[in-house]
Amino acid sequence: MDWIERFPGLVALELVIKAQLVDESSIISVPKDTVIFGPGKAPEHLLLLLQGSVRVQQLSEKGREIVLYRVGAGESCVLTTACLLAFEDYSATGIAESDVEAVAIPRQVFDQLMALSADFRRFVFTAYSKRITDLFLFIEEVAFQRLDVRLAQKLVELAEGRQQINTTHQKLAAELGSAREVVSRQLQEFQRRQWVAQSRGAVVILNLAGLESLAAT
Amino acid sequence: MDWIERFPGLVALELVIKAQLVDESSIISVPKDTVIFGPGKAPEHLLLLLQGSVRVQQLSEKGREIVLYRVGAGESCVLTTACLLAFEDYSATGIAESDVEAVAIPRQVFDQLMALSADFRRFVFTAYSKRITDLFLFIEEVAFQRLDVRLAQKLVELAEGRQQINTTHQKLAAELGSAREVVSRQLQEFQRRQWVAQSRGAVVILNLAGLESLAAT
DNA sequence: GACGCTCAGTGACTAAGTTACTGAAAATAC
DNA sequence: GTATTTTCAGTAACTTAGTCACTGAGCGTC
Repeated sequence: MDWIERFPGLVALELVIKAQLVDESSIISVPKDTVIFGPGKAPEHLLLLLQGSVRVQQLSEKGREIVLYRVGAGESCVLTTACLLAFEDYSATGIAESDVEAVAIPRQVFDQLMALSADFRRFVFTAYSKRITDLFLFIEEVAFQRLDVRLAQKLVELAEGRQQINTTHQKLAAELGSAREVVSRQLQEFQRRQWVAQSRGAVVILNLAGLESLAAT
Repeated sequence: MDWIERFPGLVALELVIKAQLVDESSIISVPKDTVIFGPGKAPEHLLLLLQGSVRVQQLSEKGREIVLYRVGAGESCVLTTACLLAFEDYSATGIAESDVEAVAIPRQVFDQLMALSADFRRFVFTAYSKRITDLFLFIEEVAFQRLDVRLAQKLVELAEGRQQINTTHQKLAAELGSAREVVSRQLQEFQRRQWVAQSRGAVVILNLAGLESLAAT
């Protein structure tokens, strides 16, 4: 019941609505690497993440990929549900990056709540709003930002304060929508500057400040 | 009253809802080049376009710009309204590309209709859905598609069957999120292949099939 | 230890973006 | 109607990014 408290946008809901939300939703566990939605797999539930994170990525025909955004604990996957119901020809995929726990709200309940509660509508539109403005900023990044800056940002982001990032050059390239060779070259340059050390399947951060100063450019 | 018929997603609405929609909205005219929304200018209405088109673009700090999408007649500007209410720190701008006629639905009425009508909700979410999946595809284009292909596509799109496109290299570059010099070079190559002819402020299409075959790549 | 697979490094090349100009055409000012 | 300013396009040299084709290292497993 108290999971509602983890979503700031939901605490203001009327008690009746909260009760309905809790009664008619279920808590699900999704193992790591599960495809939550993707081409030919429309989600039947709106997910509110309690634990773990979901990576949403776009695949091109030529096999290249780019990570569009992530949904973390305390966030909702609003658009993936409400959104993908209408268009089956989308090509984005949502993958559980870790074991995920989430509240699953059936589409029917979602629709009822949208009808009944102005606060719930606000919650949903706020989530949409945030996602879309984030996509706008992401497009700006992809179109205009230098790759060294973007890679530095991504490393800082993925490190989350830890010292080591367990990932491959290929995966980093997919994060940025770039090519593996390009990431390798950039990492070599970072290594030359003693900002990182490399080993197979891992990047160790030696000088966070250096990366951060480049990332801030 | 009959403007509703121009929006396929709205014709199925119950008569009461249609009546409310028509009664409580107004038809507005917006002159060309008006900024409809932008940083510090949140829209107070949901717009349904009857005539003309709205260009939505993103400006970077360094003054570069990229056209995100367009809203044409028969389409709704759903997200710009519903979306931007929550986040004031967005940087996208919506500009009337021509004189625009539109139905303006006040936010309050929008919210009421969302509460009252399942069909209206479907209409709104379909519009969101389309926009977001389009943004996904756009990101894929920007990240992975070659510039000559994208330019050819854009020329075909902007021509709309006409022979001449009145635009500058600078504006074409902004469409693609590229640089003016790059567009100039590509247009020279197209000119060399006798696909286009150039004059100041205009591109004339000589061989549409040529452009289309490159665009299809 | 041999085999296969994933991951990373390299060089040569092409494509795209940047910088710093030049000159032509159009708009406006006088 | 000429002069000035502004906008638009062309160019060369250079840097950054993406592509192609290959090499070899690390690691699991048979």
